Amino acid sequence: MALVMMDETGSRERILAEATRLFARKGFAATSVREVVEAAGTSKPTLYYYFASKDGLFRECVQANLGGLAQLVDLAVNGAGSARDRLVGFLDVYVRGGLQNPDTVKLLLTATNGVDAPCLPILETFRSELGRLAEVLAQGEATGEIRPGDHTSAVRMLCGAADIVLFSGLQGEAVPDDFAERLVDLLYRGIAR
Amino acid sequence: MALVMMDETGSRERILAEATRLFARKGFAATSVREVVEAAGTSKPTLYYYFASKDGLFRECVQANLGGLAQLVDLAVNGAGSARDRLVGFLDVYVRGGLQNPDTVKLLLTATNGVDAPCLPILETFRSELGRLAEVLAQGEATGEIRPGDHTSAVRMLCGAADIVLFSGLQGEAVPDDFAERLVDLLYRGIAR
Amino acid sequence: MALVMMDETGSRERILAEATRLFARKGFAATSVREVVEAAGTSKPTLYYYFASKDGLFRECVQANLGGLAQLVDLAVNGAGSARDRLVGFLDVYVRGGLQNPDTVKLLLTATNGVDAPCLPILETFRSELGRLAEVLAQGEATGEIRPGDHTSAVRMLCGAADIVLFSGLQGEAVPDDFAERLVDLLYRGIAR
Amino acid sequence: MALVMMDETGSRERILAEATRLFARKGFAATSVREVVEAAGTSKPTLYYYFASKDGLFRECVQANLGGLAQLVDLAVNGAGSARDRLVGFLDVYVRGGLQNPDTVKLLLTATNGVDAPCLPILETFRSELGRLAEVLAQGEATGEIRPGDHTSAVRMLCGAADIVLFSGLQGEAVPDDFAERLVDLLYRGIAR
DNA sequence: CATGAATGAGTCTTCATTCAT
DNA sequence: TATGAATGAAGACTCATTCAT
Repeated sequence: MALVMMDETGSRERILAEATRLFARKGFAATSVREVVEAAGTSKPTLYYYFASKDGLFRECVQANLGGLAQLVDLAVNGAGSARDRLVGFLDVYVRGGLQNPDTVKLLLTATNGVDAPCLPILETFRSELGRLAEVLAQGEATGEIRPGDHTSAVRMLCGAADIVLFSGLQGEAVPDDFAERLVDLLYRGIAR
Repeated sequence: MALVMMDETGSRERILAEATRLFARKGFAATSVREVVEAAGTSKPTLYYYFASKDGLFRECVQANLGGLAQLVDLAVNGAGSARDRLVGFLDVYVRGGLQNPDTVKLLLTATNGVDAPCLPILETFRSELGRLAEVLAQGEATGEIRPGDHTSAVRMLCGAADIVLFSGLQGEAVPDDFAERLVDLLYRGIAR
Repeated sequence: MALVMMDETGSRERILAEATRLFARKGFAATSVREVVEAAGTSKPTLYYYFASKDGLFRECVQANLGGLAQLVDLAVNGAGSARDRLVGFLDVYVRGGLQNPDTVKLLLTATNGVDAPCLPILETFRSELGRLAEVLAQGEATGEIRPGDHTSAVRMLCGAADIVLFSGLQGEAVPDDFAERLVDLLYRGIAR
Repeated sequence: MALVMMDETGSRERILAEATRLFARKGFAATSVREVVEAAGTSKPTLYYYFASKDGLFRECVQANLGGLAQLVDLAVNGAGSARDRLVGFLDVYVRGGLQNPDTVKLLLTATNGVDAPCLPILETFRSELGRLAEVLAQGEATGEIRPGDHTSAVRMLCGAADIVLFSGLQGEAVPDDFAERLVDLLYRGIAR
């Protein structure tokens, strides 16, 4: 009542953290609320005090892990420097951020697929955020750095490749330091002789 | 009567078909064997007569839907024509085949993620099959069609973009007739002015 | 209301009581948890709230019915009076106690056989407890009441006969008031002319 | 049709043998007909061709293992020699025969308890057979070898002790060569100084 | 004699959720 | 806030048994 509660060790926070971890690793349907409360060291009624239902808990987990992408895209769209540099920077942070937060990645992947898990309008959010990268290309076109063309397809190639790099990295494959530069370079120069 | 039974409406086949459909749409954990047998018009003991367990059923579903990719890649690697044409052909069949078999796509996606669903060595198969497309680029390099470079990254850009096109298509977005040509063209020419 | 709950009609107690009764009469494997909870007027989740599994429930039933024997043997070993009187007293209480608690007898018999029912280290406990009766004979030998000899075999004859009397009694056969005296008398005097 | 079938490897015989083994080791309720037919290398319809039901199969198993006791008692009652020698001989064969056929012992024990397993009138048969040993004592009384007395109790002491020796032996405890002589000697002479 | 295929009812166990305290 | 206790429904899986061949 008196102070803002920022207690990271509160029951609610522990539940959210453990739920995120479990939903990410086992999926939504395969994770039971019993597992969650045991991992969080609480009881079921406490969980239901803070969250309306298992579905609601999942939604909040997703929401809490959805913050980073928009900022990342903003940075690329509004940042300084050439389009090329900003694309490289975006890919680099996107992939390395994902590698450092594997649970977030898996959770959002699960939520995006919509095959397991309650249906959320995450995919649209996700797609449209990534789609905004086309603005970077448009800016590059405006400055003469990039020739006119199908920016949407270009963004898809970059992001699709980045996803593959990210998932491979999560599976243990090494991610070269300059992977982002190489991808963007390839996109810029093309492969034709 | 006494001949080989090719009855596609046998219990086993119906179970496999309905299980594939349900696993694809709801995920592994969220699909109950009761749902499967009710959809297949059989009983649980019959399911367990043909399949060792729910896990085993899932595995067989995946196996049965895994056939196409290898052939597709073979066609691209061993086919006639320029590297460019073969890449375009591959992407076209890959995406349009996926659009016509949404359940297969979702099932394999689920199996590949491994977050829901029993852990299968599908991802490696999948990745290595797609990786073989690099051979097409190598052939193009040999014929002078393509300049030397990082073929693996190029393949990832193509396949990553194709996946995005495919999933967007499955979500209802229109897939242009010439999407494959445009993607490959972009990859060949690059976006740099 | 706020005091210590000694409610013998609590769910846990009712489950234990009914489980003991059913396990004793039908055996472990032939008794279903559904039967137990229906007899106890509860639900299956409640049973699993208090007991880890059907096995665990059985174990607790056995444990709860295992109390009496040790005290009985203690009484015989440490009691006052001649060895003969103490043997007679033991046999009498052993058999009549069993006749008044048929479920306990059958449950422990089942647990002891180990053919049905989860394997418990009850048999050893049981055997070694009864074996302690040899001390009574040794005391009798020390006082000159009993001649030196094979006390273990003597105990086995007494207990074996008592078991037969007990099971016959449970089957409906009458148990004479002086059966214990007669058995011990026979053991003391022998049958030889 | 032509010859008497004594084929010990026929399906029926294999089923009986494996069923006896399994019923003896796991109990009636805990043994499934699937286990039986798999152990016997047959199929369920074959089992039901030969036996009316699981109950019937159990009954036949018991019947097939019930042969020896009557003959054993006959031998003791009608045999030559002193009562003492015949009692010793009976106990010896009873226990050693049991030690060599542990499955038979456990099966009959299960059937006798009637707690698991369908209810059979085996116990009465068993008891009355053993009860006939009292005749041996009566003969001994007639020849002056044994003094008049409670022969039934004497028989119970012998058989009860023998059962304990037998079960201890099945549990791994050594059975001395002269256990029978010692038991009978104890019964004859008594333990009193 | 033997079998592949099938089943209704049942097994043990756990689910997400809620109540009184 | 938090909890011990409770529940209806459902989970995966197996039971004894049977039928057409």
